[in-house]
Amino acid sequence: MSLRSVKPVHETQTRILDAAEALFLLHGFEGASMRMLTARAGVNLAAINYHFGSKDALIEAVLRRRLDPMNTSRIAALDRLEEQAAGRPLAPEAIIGAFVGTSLRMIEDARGGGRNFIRLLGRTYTDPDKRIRALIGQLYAPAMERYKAAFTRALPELPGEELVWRMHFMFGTLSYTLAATDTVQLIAGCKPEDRYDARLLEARLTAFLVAGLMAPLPSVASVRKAA
Amino acid sequence: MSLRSVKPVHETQTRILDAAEALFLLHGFEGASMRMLTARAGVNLAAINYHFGSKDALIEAVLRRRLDPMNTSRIAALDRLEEQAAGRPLAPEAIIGAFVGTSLRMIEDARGGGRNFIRLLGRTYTDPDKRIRALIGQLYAPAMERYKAAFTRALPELPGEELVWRMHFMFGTLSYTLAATDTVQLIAGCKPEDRYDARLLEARLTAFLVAGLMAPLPSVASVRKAA
DNA sequence: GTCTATATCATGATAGAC
DNA sequence: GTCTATCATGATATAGAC
Repeated sequence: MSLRSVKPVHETQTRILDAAEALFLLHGFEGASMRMLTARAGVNLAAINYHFGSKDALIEAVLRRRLDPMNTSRIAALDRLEEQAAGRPLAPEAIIGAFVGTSLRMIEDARGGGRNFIRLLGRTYTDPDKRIRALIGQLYAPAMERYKAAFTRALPELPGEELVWRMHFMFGTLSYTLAATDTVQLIAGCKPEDRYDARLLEARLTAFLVAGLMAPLPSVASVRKAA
Repeated sequence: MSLRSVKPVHETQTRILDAAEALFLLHGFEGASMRMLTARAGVNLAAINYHFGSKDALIEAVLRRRLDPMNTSRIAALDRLEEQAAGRPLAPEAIIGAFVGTSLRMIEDARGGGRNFIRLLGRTYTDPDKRIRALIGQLYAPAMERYKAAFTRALPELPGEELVWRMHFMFGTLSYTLAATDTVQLIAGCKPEDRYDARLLEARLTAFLVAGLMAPLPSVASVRKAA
């Protein structure tokens, strides 16, 4: 029995997924080559095609590995809140907290690669490739519907169209923040030890998002007349 | 005299820049090859190296062509506001409007390629490549300093650290919104003719951002104690 | 399941004719 | 300023030994 056989059955897949997560972020899906990925994973060049079938299938596997559990956990967080509320509508900040908290708990996990994935995800949301967009839309649809319904119950006076836009803005703020938080010079002034303190970031982000969600309605009517 | 000589002197450069703007968005800086770019521009493969020196230099030229005038115009908008105010601090919504308006005027310009560029820019902000980050930071620094100073005067009671984070959030909301607005399924429900109505989007976005900027302070102290 | 070797084609860059 | 031809390298994918 060789030493090799002691490894977990799917260690090669895991090593490839971890390497892909890091390198897709650094170079993009097209820019990261299979040679880069397999070299970083310490596996043979042929291993990607053997285990995943193609580079495209690997991209999908990278996204699904963490997105499926993340969205499941986001929905579960909402389920728990609604159970506690026993029929009453939830507070908007509680809904936002359930969504944001799931993401922020991942970005603290640098060793497990969670931070890499969250940053990769922030870039993937704005990827113009049709296949990527279709996949992301499909993976997010159930969670988005659940959150939209919760917001609608929490803020019945907010017009549906406006809610959809504000969810879009909130989603954007979150994903940009997570994708850019250590790449942008703007926040270079903040204390380095605070930069990955998810608790602190969560408090700041939630305050910002709650205020944006509950902002006074823009005077759309006057804008329409002027146009 | 050939028909060719009637063309503007630098039409080849312009054709390459336009093609690059579109294809860098679709495939990323690494994913778009020089063969793709020159084929789309209808010029020879060697033209990129002749006119720009290298692919990297082309990337920089694509970003500078529109970013330099955009930031100049953002600073000019702030100058005009401060001149009108004659020494009094500006209203936060006026400052936000000056910044956001410049971007939104570009996204209506589909024919001139402005929309492509704005979407490319949204993706570039989160690019992890060090050279790209350094370039973006350098191109934005003057405008950012001016806007930070204006916000500081408008909101003297907001702690500086909090302001920096909120500027980061606002910048993220704007760039994600502009990058993703026609790629994301979330807003598929809105009226198609409204989707690129910059006036309507500006009203919605400004309402969201102003509320976020002026949100009540998060209770950072209690968070710190708990951590 | 992992490896080497290879097939086929694309990549960025350049030299030199026109 | 534009072209063709070419270089060395790297790309995805696969066939077949172990």
